[in-house]
Amino acid sequence: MKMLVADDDRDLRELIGFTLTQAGYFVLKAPDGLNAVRMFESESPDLVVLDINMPGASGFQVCEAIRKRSRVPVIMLTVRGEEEDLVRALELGADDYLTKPFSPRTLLARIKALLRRAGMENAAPLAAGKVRLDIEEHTVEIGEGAPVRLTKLELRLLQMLLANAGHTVSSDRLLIQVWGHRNSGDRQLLKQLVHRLRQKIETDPAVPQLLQTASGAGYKLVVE
Amino acid sequence: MKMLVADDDRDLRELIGFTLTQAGYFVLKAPDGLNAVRMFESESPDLVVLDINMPGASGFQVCEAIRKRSRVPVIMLTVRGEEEDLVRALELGADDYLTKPFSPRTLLARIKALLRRAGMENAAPLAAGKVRLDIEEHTVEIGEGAPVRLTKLELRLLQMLLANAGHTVSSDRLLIQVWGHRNSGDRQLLKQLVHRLRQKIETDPAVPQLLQTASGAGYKLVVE
DNA sequence: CCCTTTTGTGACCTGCCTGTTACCGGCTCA
DNA sequence: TGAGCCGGTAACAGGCAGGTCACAAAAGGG
Repeated sequence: MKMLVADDDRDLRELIGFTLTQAGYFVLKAPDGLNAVRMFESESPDLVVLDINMPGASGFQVCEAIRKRSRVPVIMLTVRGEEEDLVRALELGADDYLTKPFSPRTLLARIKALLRRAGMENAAPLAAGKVRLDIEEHTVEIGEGAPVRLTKLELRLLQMLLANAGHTVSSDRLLIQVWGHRNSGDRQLLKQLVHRLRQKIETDPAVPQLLQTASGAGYKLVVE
Repeated sequence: MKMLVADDDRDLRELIGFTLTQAGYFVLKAPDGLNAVRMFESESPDLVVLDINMPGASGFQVCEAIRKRSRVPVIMLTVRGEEEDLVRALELGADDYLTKPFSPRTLLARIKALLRRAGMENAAPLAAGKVRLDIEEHTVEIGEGAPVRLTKLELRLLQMLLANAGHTVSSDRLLIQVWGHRNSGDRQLLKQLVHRLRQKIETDPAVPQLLQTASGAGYKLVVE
């Protein structure tokens, strides 16, 4: 799930970015309105968090531009007491708003509510910790590393593990998720796929840090 | 987690199957009541989704048959407006119902709620006193100690003792629970397993504090 | 159509799990 | 006192699960 955060306040942008990343979303950041519009067009995120007071193009203009081509959920950030801003934002098609200051928890709750309304909350999170998955591109980025291309099966395996990041997923479940229904005796496929994925994402594939084996149980993705 | 879906409507069956599979469950499908009962007996699933209108044996009959031997969660599917069907289903021991048509999302939500009620989603670690068992990770933590990895059999033994924490569990019951049905003369296996488990969880395996012997009766887990 | 990439299959190695045998010590009871 | 039972411990062998390699089959792209 890709989200665009547009705010000229660097600290606030990073805070929101951090919060969303931790929650498992892939985050795009824009420092002003123009970049926000540009990024929206090139990346087509699934949700937009938009500050109203921005240089370049105000949140209103950005919202308007977005609404011209998409019904993507938009949350606007306002300062307390600017009632007319609120009204205008909602008129322009924003789905929700938050008055600054707000807690990260509140933001998350609002976002989840919006996604639920839009029927999008079933999509598996695309990121956790230092692992960021781009499903359309079939790539992962680990930390600051360059994107690595994944095959269809590798992508599905990683997606599955990512959706349960930090928890062990049993081999049976993985087999079912990745290959559909399959003779559960066929562990060899999973062994191979894990091996191949490790070659791509581990710094030392012989000593896996990310994709760890839970002997007798399954595999898990370790994120901190 | 195994789930049985019984519905004569092929499309609906596949849709439900797909939804549940995507959600990470193992799905068994039955096209009619008779097969549903047969499959239930041979596979003993953890949850059953049951259409009321089915050839072979109606959902009512299937539900009745299931309830004769199990308290497994059952969700029944009805068509809107058939109030008496609903009443009858709940009387027969169904745990929840859905009126067609319904969204996959709704089905999933209901299923998760049911599993939660039945205490079957083992997300929360099973614990008693200072012993905390993580079933999906195959680990225990004793007090503040580091997690200890357990083998399949050790896990099952400890799970069994933990479920009866503070009470003695007979050797025969342990044998049956851990190994399935087995020649009850085979005490040596249990002796060995207890010994191996003690090596892992006792501070002084020679003087067991946690996993104590009830001579002539069985074993018990001591928690305060 | 050919070449590359991806996916599936068999084989081998390793270490750990598990079942088995053996032996020890304590207790009970004839 | 010695046989019989029970529980604990040690040692070992077979088997299974997981990791790796090599190669074949299938899919995909030009």
